[in-house]
Amino acid sequence: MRNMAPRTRVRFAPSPTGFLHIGGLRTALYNELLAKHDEGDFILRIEDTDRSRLVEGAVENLCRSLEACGVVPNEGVWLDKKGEVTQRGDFGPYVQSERKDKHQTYAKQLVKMGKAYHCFCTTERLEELRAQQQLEGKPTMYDGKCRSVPHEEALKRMEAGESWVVRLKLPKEGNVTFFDSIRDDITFDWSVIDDQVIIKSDGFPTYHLAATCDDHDMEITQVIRGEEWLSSTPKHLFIYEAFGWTPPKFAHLPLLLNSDRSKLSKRQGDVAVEDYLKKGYVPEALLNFVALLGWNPTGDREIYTHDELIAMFDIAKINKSGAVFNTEKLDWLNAQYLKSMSEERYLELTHPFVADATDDNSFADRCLLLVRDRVEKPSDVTELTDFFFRDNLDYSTVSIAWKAQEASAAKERLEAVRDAIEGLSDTDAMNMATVESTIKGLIEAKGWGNGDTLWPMRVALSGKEKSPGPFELAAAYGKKKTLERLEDALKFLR
RNA sequence: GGCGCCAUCGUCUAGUGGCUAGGACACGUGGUUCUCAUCCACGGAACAGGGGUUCAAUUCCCCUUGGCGCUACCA
Repeated sequence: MRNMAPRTRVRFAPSPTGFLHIGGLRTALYNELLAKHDEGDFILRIEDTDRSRLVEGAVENLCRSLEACGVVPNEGVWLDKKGEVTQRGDFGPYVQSERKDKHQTYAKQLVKMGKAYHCFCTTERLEELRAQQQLEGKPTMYDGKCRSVPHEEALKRMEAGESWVVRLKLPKEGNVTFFDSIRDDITFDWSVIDDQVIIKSDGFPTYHLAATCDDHDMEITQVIRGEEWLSSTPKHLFIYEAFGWTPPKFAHLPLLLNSDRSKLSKRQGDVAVEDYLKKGYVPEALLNFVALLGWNPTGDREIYTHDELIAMFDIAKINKSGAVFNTEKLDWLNAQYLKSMSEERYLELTHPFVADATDDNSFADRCLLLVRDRVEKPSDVTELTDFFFRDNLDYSTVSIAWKAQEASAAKERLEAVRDAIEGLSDTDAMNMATVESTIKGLIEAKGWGNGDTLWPMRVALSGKEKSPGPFELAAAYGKKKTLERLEDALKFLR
């Protein structure tokens, strides 16, 4: 007999104004982690009440990014098999603009209860007011001019066609304290909180009314959102109290930061989940990395599966301070995932980045496997493998001779290597162990050194001073191509 | 300006009154090696400052400083 507490219900509620931000992914993830940990519900709600900032296709993009990372809501907005935006669940609609009527009804009730009022002040007056207050060094706040407009008069003015909004009628004195799951008790004086607009002149609600009412209607038990909402929480609490609703618990997440510790922004690099996915970052690695930015179950381990994150998640262990989003560690983590995944998956992930001029995919596969140890992210393979697919290598920028070796000596070694390879069958030439034993046998028989033979061989095959080893290169190329490259290098030496 | 939040290595973090302040990334050195990468070993690197409380503070309180957020008919 457990679960006497209400079922955990959380939501991720982005506005469709662009792409899924990396910080948004973390917020969504923490919500999902809590929901799954508690065997509750994870809801995706779209907050599209600002009609002027809507971006075409943003919802689809949001859903796709979330899904690619495996952070999938079990209720609310989602993409069906055809990629169309649909909704599921008993608490819909989950697109906020479709709840406009509900919001307006709630606003009317608030006005009726004396918890809100109609305001007829023009934008011009508000701007002037603010300018004046700034001039005087006073806090910029609405002065409450329409607070005292009698309801009868308000109705008349509305009827007469005057433009209006609805504002919250907040207390002017005293204070409010609330508990934050991450930061404990937080107190604000009512006197510093503005009479927030909750219904705009276009009839749509602002975030404060919409999110609060929707969270209540959808029976959200824990709100997990960014720290930027901390100072407006009293307004939300005021609404809960006015209606006599029990508020959910709140958790305000620390921000993700640029390397200069400013709020993570596009100016200093990619911030869209999509950007990272496009570069070939492994979704699991990105998720793993983002999970540990601001939360850590133990402090002595770096790699966790999604299921492990769910099992260990504890909202109380989330950090209070912002975390710099630094991709160095992400690259390392990504490399770890790339190294430990199956060959099939690795090839699948890296294949799109290879400059494969041939139809011979098995050749591309061999090349990709060969550079696996030095791939941090799939897009790296383009540069790492380009020489494989080039018809002619440029030896003018590298030294085929090893250290102080004479060119003639390098030539002698290459000729011997060429002859040895020539003596191999096509199959043997593609077997790294065979190539290795053949060449090593040659070196021993001639009394040469490893360096003075292997360096010229390797550089001849790769055209690079830094590359995979000579035996694996030869095996990857196969007999014909290996011999071609050796001849090219010899020709260059002449 | 007002209000609020925050403060451990360069970065991500562990730590909840008594530890040589731990791990990871990055960096450096060494080993393996023809090169690079991988891998292994080792190393340097932090409790912002000042007051308290206490036998004892990274840990609790206050102040300062610094960073960030909010201060819209945007979310």
